[in-house]
Amino acid sequence: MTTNPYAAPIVDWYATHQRDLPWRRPDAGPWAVLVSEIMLQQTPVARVLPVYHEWLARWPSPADLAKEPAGEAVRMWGRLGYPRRALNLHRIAQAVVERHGGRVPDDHGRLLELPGVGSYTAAAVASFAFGGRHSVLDTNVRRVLARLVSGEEFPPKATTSAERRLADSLLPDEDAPTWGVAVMELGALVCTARSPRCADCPVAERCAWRLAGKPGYDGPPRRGQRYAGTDRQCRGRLLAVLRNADGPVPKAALDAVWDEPVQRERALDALIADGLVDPLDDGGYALPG
DNA sequence: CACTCGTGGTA
DNA sequence: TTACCAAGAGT
Repeated sequence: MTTNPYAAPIVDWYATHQRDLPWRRPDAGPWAVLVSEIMLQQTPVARVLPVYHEWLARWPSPADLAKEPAGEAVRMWGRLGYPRRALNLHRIAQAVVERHGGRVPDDHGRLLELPGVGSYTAAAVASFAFGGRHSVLDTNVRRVLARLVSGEEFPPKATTSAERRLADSLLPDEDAPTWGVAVMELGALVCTARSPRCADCPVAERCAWRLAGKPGYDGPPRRGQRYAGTDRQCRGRLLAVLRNADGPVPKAALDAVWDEPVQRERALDALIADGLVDPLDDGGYALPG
């Protein structure tokens, strides 16, 4: 028995309103689910879709990717952003081959040991790919629970133990994965950050935030992350040069895309430290081999 | 814990 | 146009 009064209406809503996404289809195995979850970190579905298809067509199993140079993963990643995730997927593939016989582990703790797999992704894979009972606490779920249960427009900046406890308390004994994906989908399609479509919400009558008159967010101002002129933009440009080149490039090709030399060298050193760029003996640079 | 780490779409 | 936002993780 569950004490979650939201489960039935939200799961019913999901049954008729869910998007047809490839990683939710029956033929999507654990590797496909894991690839999708890494790609979806901080990245919209629409931009993930084409890369996801290319990726799995080329590397249908972890072993297929593990055989490749890491640079191939970085190149395939394209402009998805946060390219360390491409490196993480390559390292994950190698770890899965070396430590788990080529199979993505189903255990939450074992998943957490993989690079780039944190609390959310471990729960998502254990739940969606293996049917495990875990709270998937992503930005969508946090926002839905903040409004529906806590009566606040937005959740705290960082996930709190109270949020974790709340999510755990709502986790159904049966079919927890469907509850999790249904709440996520509700947050993605209806209970959105900007202008929630409460008229289409299956639990609007129970929503604490709506019933309270939708009070405005009163927490500390959430800093907007600037991009222009930052090291991140510089890194992005440098790596784009290497992605777009067939092979190694001379240093001059990197110098050409960023004027400020101190920042440029710092960004390049950071890329090398991350393993995203290989400095060559001849002074050139390449994607990692 | 606050900060870093890409990129592009939207209001 | 600026600002916010998008299935987070690592330090």
